[in-house]
Amino acid sequence: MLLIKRLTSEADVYSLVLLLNKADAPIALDIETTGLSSFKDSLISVAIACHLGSFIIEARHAKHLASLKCPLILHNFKFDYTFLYRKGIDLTHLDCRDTMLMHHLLDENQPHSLDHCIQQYFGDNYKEVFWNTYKTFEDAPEDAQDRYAGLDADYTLKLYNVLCSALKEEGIPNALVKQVHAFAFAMLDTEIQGVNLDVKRVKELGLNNRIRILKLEKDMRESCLQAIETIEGELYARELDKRKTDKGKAAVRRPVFNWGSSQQLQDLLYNRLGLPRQFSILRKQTCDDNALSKLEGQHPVIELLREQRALDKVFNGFLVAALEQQKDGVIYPSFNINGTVTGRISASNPNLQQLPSSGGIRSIYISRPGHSFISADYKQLEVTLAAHFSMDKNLLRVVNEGISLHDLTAEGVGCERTRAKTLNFALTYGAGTKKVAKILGCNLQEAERALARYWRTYPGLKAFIDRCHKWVDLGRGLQNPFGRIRHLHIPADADAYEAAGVKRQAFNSVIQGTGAQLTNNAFTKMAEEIKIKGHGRALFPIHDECLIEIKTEYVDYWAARMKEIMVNEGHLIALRVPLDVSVTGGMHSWED
DNA sequence: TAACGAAGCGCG
DNA sequence: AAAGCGCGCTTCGTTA
Repeated sequence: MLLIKRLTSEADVYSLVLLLNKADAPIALDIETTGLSSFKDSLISVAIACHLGSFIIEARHAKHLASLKCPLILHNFKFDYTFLYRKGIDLTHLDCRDTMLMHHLLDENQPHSLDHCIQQYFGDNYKEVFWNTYKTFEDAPEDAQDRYAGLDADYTLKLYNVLCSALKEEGIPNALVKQVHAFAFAMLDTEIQGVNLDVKRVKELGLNNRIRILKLEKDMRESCLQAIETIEGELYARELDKRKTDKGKAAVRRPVFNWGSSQQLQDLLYNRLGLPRQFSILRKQTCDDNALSKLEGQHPVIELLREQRALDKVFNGFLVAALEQQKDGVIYPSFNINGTVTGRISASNPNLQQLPSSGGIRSIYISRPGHSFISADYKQLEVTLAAHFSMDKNLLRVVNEGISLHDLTAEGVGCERTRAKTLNFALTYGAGTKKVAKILGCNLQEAERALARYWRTYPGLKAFIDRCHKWVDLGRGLQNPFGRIRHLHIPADADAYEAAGVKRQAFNSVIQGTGAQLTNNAFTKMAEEIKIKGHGRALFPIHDECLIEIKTEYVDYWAARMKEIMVNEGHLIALRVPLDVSVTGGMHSWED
């Protein structure tokens, strides 16, 4: 039976910390809060699990935990560290191991919540029972709260031991485990400090944007007024039909045509205006931008609509969102270290990785006074890695001699450069004959022949992709040079389509996963070095790019140093081809 | 009213 | 019958 004890006096908490420091054995720490927001919600308690059992520390005494010196184990430590930091309890100098990160390294396909991990390894469902009984944590009586928190911490500690041996057994290198943790620590800094937002500029851009959108919508309406009014009339009639009473009918407002509704838009374009119907690959009728591009010139509304859509996305997705999420001119994004199956990170609230790279939106993010942004990205990283893995003769020429991949493909296949470019992306992601036919604008037979010419140009690449497929068939997963494994297997009951889908992921996972780890490791080194030198800070990576914020007098130094660090990552995994990096620097806003 | 999937689109 | 990898966010429209 697990001992769970609530410490009610400051002296008890203090003695516990002394005791734990003296023992210097790993302990698990888990916080309970009223919610997930470290700004809005408050701390309820902190549970600590050690060899003696679990101890519950009340929020009012939690500050003593900052003097802990023993190794810590947490499940999703970024959450606990950030939350405690905002409550004035700074643990960020304390190293730790994270059972969520470890679990992800073990199996990227599983969910990684503590709940799921406990179910998987210990089969205890106390969490489910708890949440079925109480709606919020505070609803539970104190002893139920303590039992829940105590078990969470205790299981985290047990989980750590289980995961340690599992990682060893699976052949996940300890170096990779360390790299992932160090990277998470670097991202924690950015999450805590945030990135400065130019609120004035957001408002300016937003206003201009809004004015243009309103003008566009007015013109759009006028360009097909009759059809729109017909649709509105029918929508109105349908709404009236739904209401039974006269009073209900009277309350119905005449609907206004909604340009954002794909249903209404399809009705307008294809039924009322009689434009040629466009279909997606899945043979569904669509009016996405690709479809609209085909209709360009056939009706004046198309051109306006495409612009309106783009502006609307920027307005709602990036400007309004930024204003809502900023606090005193600072944006606090979240980074999910195990948000992907390949080893890339994902970002949210906001997703800084999906900010439009053109159109000036990135300029809303600004450097701190006296600092500048520097961005460094790997030049054609995926092609370089494909050359390394496949040792394909032509890919090696591209990487070593600086010959253009797209030119080479255009020559080998016999098509225009722009199509060759699309082809290169498509084929490394596993596109089939149909997609190739679409790209080249030809029939299936011709696509087949073009495909043959493509693989004749890059025979080594073809052989490597085939090898990836073979690894999938063997069912052992694909391990990249850092030791991260992508577990892919074709289910026994899979049909040909499903099987092909799994195989498509294989090659891409190796390339994408290696590229991400390369970038993240380089980023971590920058972050640590910049911090030690007091030159500023590293902000975040974007898949194959690193963004840092540096005191302006060190911009030249860091522009060169970033490149050194990033290129050197290739040597550390014995890459057989050189990495190349391009640096853009010295901007006071994030815009290149 | 909330929860959810689909469509559409931004990034690498 | 389908046929391009990995993400997150907003809006719409349907369902519980």
